[in-house]
Amino acid sequence: MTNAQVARIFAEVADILEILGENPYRVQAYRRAAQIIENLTEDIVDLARRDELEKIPGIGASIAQKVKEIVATGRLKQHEELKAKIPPGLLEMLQIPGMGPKKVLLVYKRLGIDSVQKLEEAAKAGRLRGLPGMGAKTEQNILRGIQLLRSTRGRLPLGIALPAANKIVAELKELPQVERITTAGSLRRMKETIGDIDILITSPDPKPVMDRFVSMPMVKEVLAHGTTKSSVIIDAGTQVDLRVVPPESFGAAQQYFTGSKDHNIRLRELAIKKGLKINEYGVFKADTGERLAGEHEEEMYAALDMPWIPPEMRENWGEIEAALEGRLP
DNA sequence: CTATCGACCGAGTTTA
DNA sequence: TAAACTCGGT
DNA sequence: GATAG
Ligand SMILES: [Mg+2]
Ligand SMILES: [Mg+2]
Repeated sequence: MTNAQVARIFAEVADILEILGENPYRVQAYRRAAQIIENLTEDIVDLARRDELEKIPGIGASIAQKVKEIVATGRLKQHEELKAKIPPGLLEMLQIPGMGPKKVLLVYKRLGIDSVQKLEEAAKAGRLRGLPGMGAKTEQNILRGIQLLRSTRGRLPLGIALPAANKIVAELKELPQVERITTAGSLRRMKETIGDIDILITSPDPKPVMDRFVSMPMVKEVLAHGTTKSSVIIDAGTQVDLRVVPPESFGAAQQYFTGSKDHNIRLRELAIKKGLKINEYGVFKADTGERLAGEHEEEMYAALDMPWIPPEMRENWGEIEAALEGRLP
């Protein structure tokens, strides 16, 4: 039994509980446990044998017990029972971009839709509109989401993603409205594989930048097109996200958009404890709103009394503690 | 034991 | 138009 | 379901 297999079981438990409308915090607990287990450097089977599971933050008595059950039997009774409660098609429907747990549950309960195919038929027939919160636009979006699910690919090796990202950067650089441009996300963190390409631009005039971005020749599909944030799918099914911020927020946006998500949350938690607030526009005093940093990434960390942390280390694997103690390698 | 629950925000849609 | 809701992003 | 207080 591998860590990935155990993680997958808990992730699925989370998905099913969510569709069933369970307590969101319980759902999150399973989801977090799945993520923790997936990222463990140590073998979960060994940890279970040594009875050290509960030492891991986020793993409590209940999940530790379930891990032991999985390790011992290869399955989790709760998981099997939950799977029996809902048609397997609902989990597939959850994979459709734009379909979250609410909509999945809604169409299932009200129309008995329990597969992607049935969902497609219903949307085409216009039977979804009229459901609370769903109109004609939502039907169209669902149909598009289904096509997307069939064409979008998974994570991309860094070696493939880098040249693709550089090509986009080169194209957008031509625009006079573009001041600074850089990659962000897992690409900037130099992960072995990346889930999407994230690009950050500073511009005093974002509209033409966004317009050009969503109309690049390689763009196959426009997922979102706003004034500060847009997302597209390019050639072979890779998602590209673009964020445009004012020049004075470059550092803050770079920090935010580089992540990781966990790293960001830890930083923001820390900020709260210091009476501060962090977002992609800067570091602010929580009470007065006074802006303390934002133009440079280094000053974002400095505002929290930390040295700048290299992107490759920003995974919330202890780098924040290390930075605070001045023990960064 | 029990209240609380990771931080913050943009886009899109529906509803009031 | 604004608020509420859902979804998705780090 | 986990955990801080
Ligand atoms: Mg990304
Ligand atoms: Mg992204």
